[in-house]
Amino acid sequence: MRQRRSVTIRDVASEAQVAVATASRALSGRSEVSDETRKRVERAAKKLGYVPNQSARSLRAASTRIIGVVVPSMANPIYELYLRGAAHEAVAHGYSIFICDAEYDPALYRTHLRTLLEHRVDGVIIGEVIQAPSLLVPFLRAGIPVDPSEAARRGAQLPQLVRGTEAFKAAYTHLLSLGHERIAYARLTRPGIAMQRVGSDARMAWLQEAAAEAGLPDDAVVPVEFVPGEETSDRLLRLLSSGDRPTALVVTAPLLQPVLVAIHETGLEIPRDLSLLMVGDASWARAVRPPIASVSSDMYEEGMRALRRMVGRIQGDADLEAEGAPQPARFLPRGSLGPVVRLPGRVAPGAPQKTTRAASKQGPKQTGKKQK
Amino acid sequence: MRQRRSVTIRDVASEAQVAVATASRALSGRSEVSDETRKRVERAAKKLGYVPNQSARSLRAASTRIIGVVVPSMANPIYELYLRGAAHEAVAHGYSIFICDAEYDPALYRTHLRTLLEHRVDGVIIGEVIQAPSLLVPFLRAGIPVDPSEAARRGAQLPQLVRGTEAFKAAYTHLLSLGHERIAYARLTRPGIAMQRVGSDARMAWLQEAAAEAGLPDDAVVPVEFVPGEETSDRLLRLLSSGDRPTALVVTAPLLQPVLVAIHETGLEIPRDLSLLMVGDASWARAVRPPIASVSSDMYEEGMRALRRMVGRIQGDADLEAEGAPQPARFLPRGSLGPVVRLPGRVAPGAPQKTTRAASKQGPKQTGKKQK
DNA sequence: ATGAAAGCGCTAACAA
DNA sequence: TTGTTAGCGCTTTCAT
Repeated sequence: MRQRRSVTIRDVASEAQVAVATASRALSGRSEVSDETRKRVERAAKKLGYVPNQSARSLRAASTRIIGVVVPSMANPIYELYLRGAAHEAVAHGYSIFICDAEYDPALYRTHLRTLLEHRVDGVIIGEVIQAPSLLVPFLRAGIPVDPSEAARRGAQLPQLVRGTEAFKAAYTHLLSLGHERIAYARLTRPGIAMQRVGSDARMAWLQEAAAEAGLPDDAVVPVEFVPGEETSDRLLRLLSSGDRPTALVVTAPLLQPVLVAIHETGLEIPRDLSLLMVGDASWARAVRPPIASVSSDMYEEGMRALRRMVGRIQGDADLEAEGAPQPARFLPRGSLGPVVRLPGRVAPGAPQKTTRAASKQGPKQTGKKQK
Repeated sequence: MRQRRSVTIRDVASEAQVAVATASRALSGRSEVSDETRKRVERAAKKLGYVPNQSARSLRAASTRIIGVVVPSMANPIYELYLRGAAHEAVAHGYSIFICDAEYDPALYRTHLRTLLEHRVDGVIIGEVIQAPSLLVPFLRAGIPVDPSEAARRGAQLPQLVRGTEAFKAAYTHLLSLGHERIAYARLTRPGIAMQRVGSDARMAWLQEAAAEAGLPDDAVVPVEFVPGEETSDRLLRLLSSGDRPTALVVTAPLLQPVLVAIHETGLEIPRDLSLLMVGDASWARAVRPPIASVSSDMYEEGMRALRRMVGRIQGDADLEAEGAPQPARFLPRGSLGPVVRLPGRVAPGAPQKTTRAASKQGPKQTGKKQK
């Protein structure tokens, strides 16, 4: 049953009574071989159950048809979608992808990049600019393309997964127009090697700017930072149950789940007691009630695009590369955003004034059309 | 900047003024080399930026230290967790994993298995028994272990990801004890090649048995089947809004999201109008309100275990293989299960009798302790 | 159209 | 301890 030595092209050749070179040509179809011979070789290959050895092929061809995709964390719903998109698109182009989960761990990041280098992948997708560009030098030296490219790093538009100033400004303006004057901005702060904070900082800065423009004091925006693994912290619970708790919360996608749990535990109701805006995408964002408003592009789509432009770069196909251009984020207002309910004053239509958990459910039925 | 030809061990050897074999020995550390030489070689390697070529190594060693993991769908929350667990554990053992998403597509399944075969992976994890075992024959012939093994297929315990009769019986008994007399069982029916239906069928059969034992009629359990991609079907909506709609719904994990959306659209409230039980695990199952009861083992953990026992098999380490034994599912009762509210009769404490969506929120505050 | 042979980068056997 | 050499399986000259 088990045969240690596997069937090689040599075996096929001798079975078909031809030279190995002929067998190779017949099977790869890249060269002229007589129909007669081709059939004989194919029959022999099938009979013996021949399966070409990729290691040998790669060694010879100096190309693996593998694209490495390193994500900061597969647990981050953004990257979960991103990976699926990339995986799907890869097959369409005849590539395999090598998925690496860095688990927000700099050491693991290094390990994975090294592995990809040893495997001589044809390209590497890292999604966003990382803080330690020196890790990418070996790839550049070996002529292995990296996405986003080093060139992009110096461009005007910072290569981030969730990008696009307009959408953020629209979302924040909307939030402020609902009367929120105390807004928490919760995000993961990843250690050393990982993503550039500059992107995340910019997204938060825009909120601060918008708040300032609206005449709110400096402390209107409250940054709350979590270290990966610490997401289930009591800090969030304390923030949400404190006297001067925020009336709106902006969370990055990986924090959505722990934040929702914390909100449930404090008994707050969305959006009556707290408005929620997510930065980024999650496959299940529409499965919770009310559906969560977000600023994001479609991350599955972005994964596909990243792969497409990588294939374009590898194959020197500028059109394909252009087809893979990333899309800007959009603001998707949904039921999780609502007006501030002030203690004595006017309240949202239909919402009661009781402070603890209470009866009414404010409008989660109309599924999120822009309600500005 | 870009150098086409990458640095080989030959270059290192000549830089260090030794033979290639010596350089190899010095770098791999598997053989005796003088300290002096080792240092020289290491220095040379670092100076030149040498990175060993895995293709060459694999070709030589007839081992890739890669384990292939093929999942029916990465969109299925069970496998999302499973993959993350496997990916995490792989690193600990010095293996890489090759993740393949079959997207419930038989053709893609074939393609991926073929690719793994060509790459001569050291082992393949497919999670559950597949319907087309003939696809695995090439692996067996090549001596590449597959998990679950062919042997397991013939064993008493069917190798399924969610396994364990007791947990299911406990869950179903609980459900029936809450007074449910019409229970829908919603699941995906995958095309040809994919998972054995036998497991899914058994799990449903247990529900039917339990119903029969409880004296309910044959049609107490309503099977509802979905084809992947059709999840958001109107069928579910019709079922949920019909006059004799079920009072309880059992769903497999990949259907949880579309089912929740459908439930929201019909305005039904969980668990007052409908009890919900999930078969399988999802990372976000606790993020929705009320939290979803489930029958499952920890799928992240199961992914780790699968990888562990595969490494055990590859390395002939029976202890490690035993450590990776799968765990049976457990019943996790949570807030999504509640008693049937009969129209005129007695109702759950605190719940009103209004039929459409209404005010009260029934007990989602105490986060799902066993309420039997 | 086919065959012979070189060589991709590495490791292991054998020699020295 | 170190060097020489063969060969893993494949593709691709170059020759016929």
